[in-house]
Amino acid sequence: MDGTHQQRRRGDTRQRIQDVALELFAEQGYEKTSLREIAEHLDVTKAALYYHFKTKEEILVSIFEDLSQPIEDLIEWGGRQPHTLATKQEIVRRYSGALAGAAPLFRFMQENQATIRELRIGEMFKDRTLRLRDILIDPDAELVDQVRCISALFTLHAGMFVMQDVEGDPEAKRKAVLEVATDLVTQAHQGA
Amino acid sequence: MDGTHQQRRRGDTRQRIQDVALELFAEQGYEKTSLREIAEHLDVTKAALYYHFKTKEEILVSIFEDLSQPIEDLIEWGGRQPHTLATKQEIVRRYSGALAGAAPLFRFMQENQATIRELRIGEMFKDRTLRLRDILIDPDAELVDQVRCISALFTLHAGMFVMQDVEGDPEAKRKAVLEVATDLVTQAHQGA
Amino acid sequence: MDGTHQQRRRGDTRQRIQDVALELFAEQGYEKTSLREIAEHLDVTKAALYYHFKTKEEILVSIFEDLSQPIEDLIEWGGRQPHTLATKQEIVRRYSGALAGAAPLFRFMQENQATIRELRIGEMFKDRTLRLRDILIDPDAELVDQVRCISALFTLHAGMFVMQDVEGDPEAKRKAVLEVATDLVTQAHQGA
Amino acid sequence: MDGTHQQRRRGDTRQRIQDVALELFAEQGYEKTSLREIAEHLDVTKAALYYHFKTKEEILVSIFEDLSQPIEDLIEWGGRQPHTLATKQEIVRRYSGALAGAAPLFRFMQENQATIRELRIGEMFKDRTLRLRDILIDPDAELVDQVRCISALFTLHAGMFVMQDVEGDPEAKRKAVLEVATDLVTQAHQGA
DNA sequence: GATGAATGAGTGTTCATTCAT
DNA sequence: GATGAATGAACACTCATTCAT
Repeated sequence: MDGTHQQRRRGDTRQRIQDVALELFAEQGYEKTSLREIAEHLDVTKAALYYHFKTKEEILVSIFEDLSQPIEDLIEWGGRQPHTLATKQEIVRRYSGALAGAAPLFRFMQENQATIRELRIGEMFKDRTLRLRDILIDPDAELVDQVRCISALFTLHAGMFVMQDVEGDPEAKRKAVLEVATDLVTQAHQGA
Repeated sequence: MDGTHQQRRRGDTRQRIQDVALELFAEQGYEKTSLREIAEHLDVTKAALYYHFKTKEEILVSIFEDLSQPIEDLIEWGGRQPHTLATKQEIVRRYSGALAGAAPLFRFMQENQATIRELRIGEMFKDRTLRLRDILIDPDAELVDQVRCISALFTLHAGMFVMQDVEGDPEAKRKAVLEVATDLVTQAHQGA
Repeated sequence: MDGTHQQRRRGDTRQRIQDVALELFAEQGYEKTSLREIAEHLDVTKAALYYHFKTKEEILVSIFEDLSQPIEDLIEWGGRQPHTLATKQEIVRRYSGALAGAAPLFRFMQENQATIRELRIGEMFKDRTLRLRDILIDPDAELVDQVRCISALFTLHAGMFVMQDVEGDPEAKRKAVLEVATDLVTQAHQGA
Repeated sequence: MDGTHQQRRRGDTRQRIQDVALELFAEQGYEKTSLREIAEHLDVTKAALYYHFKTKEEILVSIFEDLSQPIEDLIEWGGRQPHTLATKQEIVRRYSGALAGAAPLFRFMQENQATIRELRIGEMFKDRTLRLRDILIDPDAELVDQVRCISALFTLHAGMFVMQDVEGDPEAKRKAVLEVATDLVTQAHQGA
């Protein structure tokens, strides 16, 4: 007389909203996903969403905050390490894992840059990216080497999504992407 | 009694629409740019836009077609060449130039991927990117080398925009980006 | 371990709702004040309001009933007196005091006439005002004298609020308002 | 084959919106009148309203500006006259006429004070009222006489609406109201 | 070559209210 | 004596698009 669909779901609506929203945001983009659509997928009314979140943007912010915490942690950790090659390689390695762990979010971020720029998470994301860059890049290095680091970052970010239509086992692809990124960072470090 | 601002502009409204639209699309994104806004910037009515273009999407398509013709040409040319390293390097070199020549468009494309995917130019762009990839990538190459080529492409695409907040002369930066991309393609070619 | 803010407040929530509601109604108007706002000011949930009052309107009605009882009493008293000038003057005098004693409520009533007209208290208030008028006005008097009485009433009502941006001691202003109202009623009585 | 309802109405939509809006605003209040309601009365869509006015508030502002121009003119005229009793009496006389000429607007203003205070016309109206007061009131006069002038103003404003449920010919009532207001101003002037 | 006027479908958001707990 | 979760109806407003002139 218990454990029904309805009952089990009580209390987890907030989480379900985030799940569905991220799915739809990643699939269709932020602007093209309406709150009506999210609500319908969850079989609740639009107003229910507003019980759990103050605005549409806040849904996105909450998803971002929840899912990108590991990356925040990683950057903080990286900031406290010496700027050696080994550290940089380790950062890249861990970053690759962190990105894979929140793939839908990062796919969304990459494909909705124009939108995100105007949103609160735009600042947060930009800030994070810059801190990450400052760890990897030596400001006195040659321009080419700076580009190599940026390229490494981009390769990691974009890798997953673009590789989707390349044949092959996902984990193998991730490894390959990681290798290229590591190479780039290593070359950049030695370049100078 | 002629040659005034008004008079000189007669006949070039279509072009002016494209210019303003691209500027706004690149700045704010496609969805967040309304036809009202475009019209106001041009000091004409929304209805005037519809004299020149059938839909909002068509404005974008026309911009894309006009500005990306050099790239279309490049890919066609590349397709007819032997798949040697020299060819690949030349492609990368020319591609870098072509991207720089239509920077606002490509910035727009990169920042509005989610939107573009649903639009006609999504197909066009994807198709082009795949043809370009097929020229650079040897399907029998190791996965890592395939990633290197993709990374080269991405470095070219993203390079310009991300590099904006790195200090240094724009042309120098473009050269650096080109060098990294060329390196990647070269390594990929030799890898096998 | 007792007598804390929390503890002392137990049991007086109903009263606190009325206080906060009146304050907000008077400040922002009835329609622009939402139950969410009232609840937040009290640090309870909206649902709590519904434990104490059946509807938003009932909150207002209860405030009106509680605060305007002295006026109800006055009018009843007035109805039982002979319609002499002395009675009229006494009514005006007492009315002035009664209004001052529930100033926020009457400020609210005056500034939200359109809203109130559709509410239950609209009828109550109108009814009261008419009974009051019938005591002051001789139906056979000249039109001008009737107007004088109505004007006296209005002067009393509006006096307090409009006088706010006139310099001077509040009690002095009330006295002045009362004097003018008394004059008007007196002139009206003698006019015929 | 012309002069139909549809045809004759083309071009006067803006005016019709103002008319219907004022009617509904005066009847039900500003907040309780929705744009849907206004649109339905006119047999157009809500969006059509937005072709003619930028916001709901702007509809109200435009009505206010159009209808209260005579009063603005009157106040300006009054500001240029010497502050004699005769001037004051003339102002009162003209003001009475001006109010009667835009009765629905002023009924609306009086019954929606709380709402108006937050709107742009709140400032405009308050500003006007103060300038009018400054013409009628001698700042060195006794407090009672100042009240008399304010009372005169209020009598004029409120007179019309409250008098609605007094029997008698409207013009006769207006005359009576005017007489009482003039008396008040005259007494105030001689008081000092 | 362009405008004035309008539409239909949609958006995000807010509200008073309900009810099981 | 109060909350957590939700609803249904409404709201002001915006959009791409149309079409007669």
